Amino acid sequence: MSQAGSGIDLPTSVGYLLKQASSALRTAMDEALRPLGMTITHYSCLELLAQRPGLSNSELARGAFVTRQSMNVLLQALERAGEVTRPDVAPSGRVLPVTLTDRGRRTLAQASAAVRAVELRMLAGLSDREQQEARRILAGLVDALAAPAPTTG
Amino acid sequence: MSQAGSGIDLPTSVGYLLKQASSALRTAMDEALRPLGMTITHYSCLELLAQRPGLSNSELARGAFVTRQSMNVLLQALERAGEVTRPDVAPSGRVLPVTLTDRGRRTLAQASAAVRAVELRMLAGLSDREQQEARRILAGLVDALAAPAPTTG
DNA sequence: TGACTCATGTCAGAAGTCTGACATACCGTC
DNA sequence: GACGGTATGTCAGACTTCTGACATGAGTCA
Repeated sequence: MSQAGSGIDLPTSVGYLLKQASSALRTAMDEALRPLGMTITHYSCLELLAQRPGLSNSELARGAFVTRQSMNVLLQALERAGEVTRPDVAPSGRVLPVTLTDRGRRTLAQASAAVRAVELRMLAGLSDREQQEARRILAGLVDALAAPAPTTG
Repeated sequence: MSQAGSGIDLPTSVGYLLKQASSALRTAMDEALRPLGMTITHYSCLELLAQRPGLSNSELARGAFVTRQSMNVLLQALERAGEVTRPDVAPSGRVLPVTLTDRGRRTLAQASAAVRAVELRMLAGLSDREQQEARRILAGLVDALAAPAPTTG
C-alpha cells in the first residue's frame, strides 16, 4: 500500500526494473570491455558496422543510442586509430559511409567474444520460451514509447 | 544466418533490445522532466527519499544507479536548492541521513505525475499478466548478471 | 525555377558522470 | 587492546555525452 496513487512504487515498477536490468548489463559489459580498452559505444559502433557496412554517422548514432555528435567524436578517434575509414568526399548527398578496416575487425572479434559471454550469462536462467517472451515484451515497450506523448502530439 | 557464431545478432539480441527499451524510456522521461528543469537522477533521488526517508548518499547512489560521487554532487546542489537536508554531524558512523523538505516534496509531486504518465504509456499495450511476466523476467536478468563473471570470480 | 522541409556533418560550449584518491568510522578477529 | 577488512563521505581531475547552432545537400511541391 505504499505510494497510494501519488507516485511510483519503485520495487514493482516495470520502468525501474528495466533501468535496473539495463544498469546491470551496462556494468557487466563495461567490465568485460575494460581489459580491451574499449567502451560500450565503441563496441556497439564496430558491431553495427560489421553487420551493416557503409552505415553513416547518424545511422550509427541511432543504432548505438547516442547523439550523432557523440558518435562523431568517437568516429574521429576510431579513424585516427585506424579501425574505421570514411571517404574524404561524400559519394552522394552529405552522407559519409563508414567502413571497418582489418584492424577494426580484429578489435571487434575480441570485444564480441567478451560481450557474447556476458549475454550468455545474462540469459543463463531463462528458457528458450522465456527468451522469446522477453524479446516480445521488450519490443512492445519500445513500440509503446515510440508513440509521442499525449501532451506533445 | 547473419553473424554465424562469431558475434551477436543485434536485432534479436535480448541485450540489445534491453538497451533499446531502456534508451526509449530514458528519452521519454527526459522529455517529461525537462519542462520541470529536472534530470532523471534528480527525480530518482527525490522519489527514493519519499519512499525511504533517511537514506544515505551511498544508498541513494545505488538506488539511482550512479556512483556515490555523482550522487554527492547532486545532493550538494539539492541542499543549496532547499529540496533536501542533511545534518551537519553524523548521528552514527559517517552516514549522513538525507531528508526531503517541503519544497522537495512539492517538486517531487510534479515530477512524479509526469513520470507516472510515461510509465502508463509504456505499459499501455501490455496486459496485467504480461506486466507480471515482464517483472519476473527483468528480475531474472538482474539476478543472472549479479553473479560475478566466470573469469573474475 | 524557386521555396520549403528534412536529414546530414560539424563546431563550440556546457552539463553530467566517471575514475582515482584520501581520511574517517564501524565490525570482525586475534 | 590492536589489527585488517569494509563502507562511508568528500575532493580533484578527466572523460563522455549532451544541447544549441550553423551550413550543406536531397526531396517535394507550387
